[in-house]
Amino acid sequence: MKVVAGENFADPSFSADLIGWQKVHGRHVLPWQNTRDAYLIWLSEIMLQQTQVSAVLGYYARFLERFPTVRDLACAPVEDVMAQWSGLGYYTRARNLHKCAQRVVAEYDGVFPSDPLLLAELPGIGRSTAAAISAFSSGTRAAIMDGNVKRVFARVFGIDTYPGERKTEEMMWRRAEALLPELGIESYTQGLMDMGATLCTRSSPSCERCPMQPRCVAFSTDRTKDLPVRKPKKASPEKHAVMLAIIDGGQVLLEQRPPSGIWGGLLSLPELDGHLLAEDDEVEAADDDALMLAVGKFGEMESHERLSTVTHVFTHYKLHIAPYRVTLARRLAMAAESGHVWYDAAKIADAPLPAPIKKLLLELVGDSKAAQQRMF
DNA sequence: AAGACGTGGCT
DNA sequence: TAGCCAAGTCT
Repeated sequence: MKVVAGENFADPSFSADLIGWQKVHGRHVLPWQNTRDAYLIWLSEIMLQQTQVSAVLGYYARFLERFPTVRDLACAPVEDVMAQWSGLGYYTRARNLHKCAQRVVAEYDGVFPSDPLLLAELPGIGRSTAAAISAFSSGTRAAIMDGNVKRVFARVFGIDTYPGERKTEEMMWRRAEALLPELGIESYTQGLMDMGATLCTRSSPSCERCPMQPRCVAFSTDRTKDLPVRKPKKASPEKHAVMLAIIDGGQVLLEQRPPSGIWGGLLSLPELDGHLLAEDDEVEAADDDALMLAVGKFGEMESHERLSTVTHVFTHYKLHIAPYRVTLARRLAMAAESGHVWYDAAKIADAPLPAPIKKLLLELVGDSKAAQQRMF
């Protein structure tokens, strides 16, 4: 660890106050707590990366029902893993989760290592996640550094440089290491997260209930609203795509996306190339020739209908989707390795699709089971 | 070493 | 409402 001259971040009372607060006011009944099973803890930590607890709860329960042990996960087809992850976002996490399970089985006989340095060599596990898994599953003294810690530190210590900056983040890591308690790493680590999630929130923090209030620089200088310093914002581009919803015989044609990039490894709708540019929100209508050409790979077009544009907002850009509903007079055979698959419309709800595409398709084909039930 | 990578909730 | 934000990792 880098040592900086004249720097002394140690303060035993910090962890003592935090641990005392956590035991009384922290969270103790989350589904991944009260266990030392590294599989259960690892799964939660991966799902919780950049994702709030409320969004994870349902996925976590369903995932464990389908994959009760790391061996179940390791030997499952990756498509099943993607399907369970569908809607949670950051899909690289799901692919790495699967790879990681296979490595734990192959290299560690199905038992996660307790050393954070070994954990951090596994796919999808970085320095912070390794520390959290290690602390919760084996009581190892290791520091986490997530959004909660950065927010709490920025306020308590009055750090007014952007935490995304390398120097600032390195300094925060040194603080985190220096503040680690000798005993009670589990309560301390959980307390950091609980404080950040329930008290020291981004907007309107509950300073009146905060155990750190007496030492909090942001509170005493009335800067809780300004800390941590916001990321400098830059204009986000807008992109456009024409997508084909080709429907035939109760099935929809889906396309496998490349493993990396947006929606990596998921199924999606085939896209029309060369029609991705437009000045405003509206995508240029694809001309009939281009449509015919694109559909021609899959069959003989019978009819097509332009559906209303769907706009999906990502963190870093905005995507305008112009969907076309297409029906076929005749279906062409496709090679299995073409990356295309005819998917039963009734199974769309369970398919490994991006959230906006799943929504679009469900509205288009309807939830056929529910539709059938309504008939009777 | 900045940028890519999802989605749902909150203000 | 449009923008911001959340238990980060990878390249």
